[in-house]
Amino acid sequence: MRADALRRRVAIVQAARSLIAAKGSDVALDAVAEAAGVGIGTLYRNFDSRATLLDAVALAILDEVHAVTQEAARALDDAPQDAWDGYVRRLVGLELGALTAALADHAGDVLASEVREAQDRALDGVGRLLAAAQGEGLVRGDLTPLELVTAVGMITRPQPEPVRRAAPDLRERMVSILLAGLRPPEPRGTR
Amino acid sequence: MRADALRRRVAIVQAARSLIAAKGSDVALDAVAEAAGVGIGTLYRNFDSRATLLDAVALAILDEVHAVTQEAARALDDAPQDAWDGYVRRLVGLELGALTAALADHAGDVLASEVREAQDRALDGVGRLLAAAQGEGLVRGDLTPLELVTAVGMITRPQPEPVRRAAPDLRERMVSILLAGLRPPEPRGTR
Amino acid sequence: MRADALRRRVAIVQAARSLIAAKGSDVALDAVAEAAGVGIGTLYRNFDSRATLLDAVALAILDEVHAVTQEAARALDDAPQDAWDGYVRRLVGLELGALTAALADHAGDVLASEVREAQDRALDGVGRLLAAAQGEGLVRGDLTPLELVTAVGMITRPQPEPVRRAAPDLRERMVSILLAGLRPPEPRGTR
Amino acid sequence: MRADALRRRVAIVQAARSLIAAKGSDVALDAVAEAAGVGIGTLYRNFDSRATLLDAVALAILDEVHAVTQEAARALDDAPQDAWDGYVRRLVGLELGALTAALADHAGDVLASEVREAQDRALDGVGRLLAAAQGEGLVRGDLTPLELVTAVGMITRPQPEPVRRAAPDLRERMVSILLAGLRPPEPRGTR
DNA sequence: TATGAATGAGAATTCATTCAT
DNA sequence: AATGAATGAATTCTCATTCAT
Repeated sequence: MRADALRRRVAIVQAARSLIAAKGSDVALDAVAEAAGVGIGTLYRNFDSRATLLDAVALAILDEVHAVTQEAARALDDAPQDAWDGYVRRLVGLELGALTAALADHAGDVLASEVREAQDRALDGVGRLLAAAQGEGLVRGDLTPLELVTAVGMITRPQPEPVRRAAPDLRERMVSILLAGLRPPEPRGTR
Repeated sequence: MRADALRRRVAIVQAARSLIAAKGSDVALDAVAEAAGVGIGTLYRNFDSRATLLDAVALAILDEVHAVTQEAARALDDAPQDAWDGYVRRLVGLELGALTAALADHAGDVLASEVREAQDRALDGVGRLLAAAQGEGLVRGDLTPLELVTAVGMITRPQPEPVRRAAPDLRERMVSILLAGLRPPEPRGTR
Repeated sequence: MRADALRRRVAIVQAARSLIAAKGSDVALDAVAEAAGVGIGTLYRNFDSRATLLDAVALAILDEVHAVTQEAARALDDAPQDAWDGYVRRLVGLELGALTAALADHAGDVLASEVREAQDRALDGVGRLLAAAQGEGLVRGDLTPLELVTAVGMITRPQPEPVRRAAPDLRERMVSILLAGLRPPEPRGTR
Repeated sequence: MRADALRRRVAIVQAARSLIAAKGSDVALDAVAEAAGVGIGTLYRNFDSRATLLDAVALAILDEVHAVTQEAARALDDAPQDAWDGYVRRLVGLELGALTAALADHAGDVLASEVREAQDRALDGVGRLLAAAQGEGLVRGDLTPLELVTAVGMITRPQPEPVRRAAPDLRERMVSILLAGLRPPEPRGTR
């Protein structure tokens, strides 16, 4: 039953995460429970409040950010430019917008220490990767880890239906603009 | 008395707009009414539903986008680069994130025709400006008006408290990244 | 409309008070609203939480305790024994058990200052009356105001159905025992 | 293994009883199970519903009332006044308030016959003791067994925190008032 | 048989919307 | 026409009870 319960717990976090990614953080917990295929009571047994669930979502995303970052660090030596671009695209795939939304919904509350730690860990990792990338001249030197993560978060916030319809490739376009924006500025004089 | 009523109406839209810009689109209408200094009844006399109010917010922003764009079009000849940068910054100042949020909250409903018209008008104007700027080599050639407006909207969505605290200059940094990202790509061969 | 709203507010407190007196403090607020003839929303507009309503109930009872006590103080000179007995009976009629229940449901929370003040005021009044009654030899000298109020509260806590059925005159009997218990002890030697 | 199961069953009833005595009858069964050191499932294996558990609590208390009463009956001859006072104090020690609360929570349901029988048995015993005590002139002649038990129950209902803080010796004071109130009235003429 | 996870009905609370003044 | 009180549906959260292990 332990395995069972864990599976359910994970399902709840996943469901919350995708609903938040799709519609923002004001999802009804009923909807999350249904999407996870569990009763609302089960959701509450695992997370004693909406805030706790949002924390868990944030935590899950931050951990994946950490993992993706570690992996990218290893790949950076071989094909720097590709590794960097791929890294940013992979971050985009993590739906960091859901992270932003989850954190935002806490408002005045203090961040759970577990989340803060995961955040520090993730940002530290990103910082190291960033330093390496900056060393290679792949990324503008003034970019901070928080800025990178936030920027990716911004371009993965959910968009209104009409916008999605009018520009189905919006996300890809934004990634392209972001990647361009992150590149080190051309030395003015060389042209 | 007509002026009075109009003033109130405008106050309501403004209040809604800044609350949405600050906290996202899930503001309570009570709070909007209070911020506007009117009763909730007055709000409802002016806007028969939350959707109508959100439309009005969208409309107001779109009209300002149009105005700012017209103005920028006139300035483009004198000092192209400065005019373009200033234009983007002015768009940022319009809190386009509130527009995104206002539109997003409709979810599924058809856009009011008035809003759609304003949107078309605004995007047309932006398109003309963009064409000119692209002609001058100020902006990457593949950028569409919708993409520009959406990109500005993205970087003006409200950020979680912890992020705001950790990076108070975040918006300015994102503007800088955006401006860099919008520039035409360096011709590969010249290096 | 002010009068209307006040009437409703009072009705809510009264309804809460009698339901609590009859069934204990764990009444559903729905039931209170229905008993008061208002919607649940109206109840919440007047009292922003269950705790606030319970405070209002406590306040109302404490104020009546104060009033009844003042009145009794005036009557004490004429027919001391009757005045005292009548006073205790009138306290019993105030359903002080509802006061106990309302206060108990707050658990760890701090008492609202308004309630504390009303309590102090009431207990001060009771203290003065008590001192006078003790001076007249009507009441045992060691009785404190809080003890009197609590004792009356105890005998007006709701009783289980089977008990009420088996002893319909229970309250009257308890009043009689209480009155006897409050009398000054017989001087041992006189017998 | 039978002993094991019995021990558990008793632990559950005891846990329920002290929680009810301390906080009133609206304890969550989860909390009872935890306090008893068993799982909620075990609680339900032993008692098929909340009502059944409350009945068992009532039963346990009633049996102890019976036992205490039998014992007191034996002691009455030697030192009548002390025996009576001690008896009442021992009843107080049984937390009869928990009995009242347990019975009250049934609201409307028929009393389980086992409980009714225990009640009859207990009240019969109390009645015999009472008759003896009344014969000795220790207790007012009109007191009924149910009244005695209920009166003790009243003074052992849980009190709100603020009251407990303000008067830590409240229970002892109430016992003293009760004992005084139960004494036979002074013959009016002898004074 | 003991355990504790899952369930869902019900209670507390919020908020869009209506309506009396 | 403006106000703000009233309404009740929707949401969050709790807990008695069932069920899989």
